[in-house]
Amino acid sequence: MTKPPQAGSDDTTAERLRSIPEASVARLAVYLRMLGELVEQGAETVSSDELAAVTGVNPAKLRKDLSYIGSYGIRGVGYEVSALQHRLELALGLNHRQAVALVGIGNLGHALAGYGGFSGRGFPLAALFDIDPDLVGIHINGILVEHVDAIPAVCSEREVTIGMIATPGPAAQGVCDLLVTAGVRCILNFAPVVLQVPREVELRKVDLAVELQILAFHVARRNLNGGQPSSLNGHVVNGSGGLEA
Amino acid sequence: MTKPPQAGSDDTTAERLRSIPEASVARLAVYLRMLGELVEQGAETVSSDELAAVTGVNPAKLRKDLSYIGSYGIRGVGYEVSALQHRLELALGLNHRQAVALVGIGNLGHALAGYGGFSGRGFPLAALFDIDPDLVGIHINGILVEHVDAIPAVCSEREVTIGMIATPGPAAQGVCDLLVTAGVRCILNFAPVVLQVPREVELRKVDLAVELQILAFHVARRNLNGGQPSSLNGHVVNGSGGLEA
DNA sequence: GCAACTTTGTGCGTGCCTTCACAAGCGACT
DNA sequence: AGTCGCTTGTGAAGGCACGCACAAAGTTGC
Repeated sequence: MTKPPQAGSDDTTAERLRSIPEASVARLAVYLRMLGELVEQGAETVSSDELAAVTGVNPAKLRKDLSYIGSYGIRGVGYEVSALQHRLELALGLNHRQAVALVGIGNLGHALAGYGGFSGRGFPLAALFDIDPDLVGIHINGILVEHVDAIPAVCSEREVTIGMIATPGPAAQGVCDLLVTAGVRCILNFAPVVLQVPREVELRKVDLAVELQILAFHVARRNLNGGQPSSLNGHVVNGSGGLEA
Repeated sequence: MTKPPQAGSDDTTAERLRSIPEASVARLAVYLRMLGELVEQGAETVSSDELAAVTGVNPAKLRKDLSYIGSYGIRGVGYEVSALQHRLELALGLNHRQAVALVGIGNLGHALAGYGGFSGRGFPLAALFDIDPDLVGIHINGILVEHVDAIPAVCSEREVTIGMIATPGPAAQGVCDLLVTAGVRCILNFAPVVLQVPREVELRKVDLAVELQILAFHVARRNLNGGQPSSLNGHVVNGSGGLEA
């Protein structure tokens, strides 16, 4: 299977990609980052147990996740770090860069625009937008902030594939519609509203206020238990992927 | 609350809280926010179908979620908005405010510190920390930035219950240990590393780079399908809770 | 070349979450 | 009061994900 007697790696990829569970995709991204660190540390191979330990995942689950992308592990040895890294990048669609547009240069938008990790990970920020005249025209990290009205023209011209919305809630739906009009088919929404999109658009949402409330719930639960860690405390749950400051 | 193990009317809350599925808790927070908007719009009652529509959730799932907190719906009518809102706040532990400490005033940390939605939702920022001498001593949103070394003293003094880590990856574990030492039992981690915590500490992770990679995966999947939305496209997935810019 | 050890890949049981479908309950209207 | 229409709450079924445990496969040592 792994030794390519044929160059069939392509249809294999296509077939498998369809059937990867959503939960596994999220973890694959985490494995990929850890592999990057392992490469820097000069590791050549890594076992599922080792990689599972540093990513905080069950080893069997990790192996199953990797099996979805047709993994290239060597029994008795482990995985070749750089090969696995390359394989993961391919599976996650990082082989060709995705241009990203960010709308809403407020508090959070500014932080996102200044975040260096995007372009470093294959997601170059191709455009920034805001509606505030004081912001339009300035540069952040060398990128010009343009007016929201320019979204359709600019996005289709620069072949933006991913849009991030960091506007206040009320403005989000309008911005979303503009992005969809511009041909953007994947949107990451930080505004605290539920957006309506056509079926062909993929939408993900990140809501920090909700994240805090989930934590607050656990504080409350713990207090009800009398502060005593009952059998099931100490959970570690991850919502999604990391951002460096 | 040092309730006896069996305290008649109150044990309903305590018993049910324990058994709420994690997935439901996340949605309860979303319902709560939408209820807030409905209150502003002057709505007095809302049906499960209506609330499900605006939150993008299956109506039956919504009703089951509400049933976990012992809901007070009226058959044939719906839910009384303000009563349900109050009930949700109680269930999510928002009846008494949780002091929050934020460590790492970089790009993202600055955005988080400037976000007004936290204190407005029962999570006042009680302390800011950084290790950079240029940042220590300044004020953000009227809150003093203190040195990381002061974490144990300040956090226990101000009864911080929730910690947010927005430092660069390498610094996160050290900061995390300090927070735990200070008695913080709930931590929201934005740094792209897997933190180790004692069992009694609740840890959640938000990783924006992973979020983007999940979107990129779907772009890749779509391209493999020839750009044609196969039967299962158009997913709407939410990672977690929103943040206004 | 053989045996012992290591690690992958996966079949399978278990439990959680989602969704359907319907009975029970409540209000409105006559 | 009785009936009709609407909405909640939940039993049950299906699907998904997790994790154990083991066979297959490769490596190391003799």
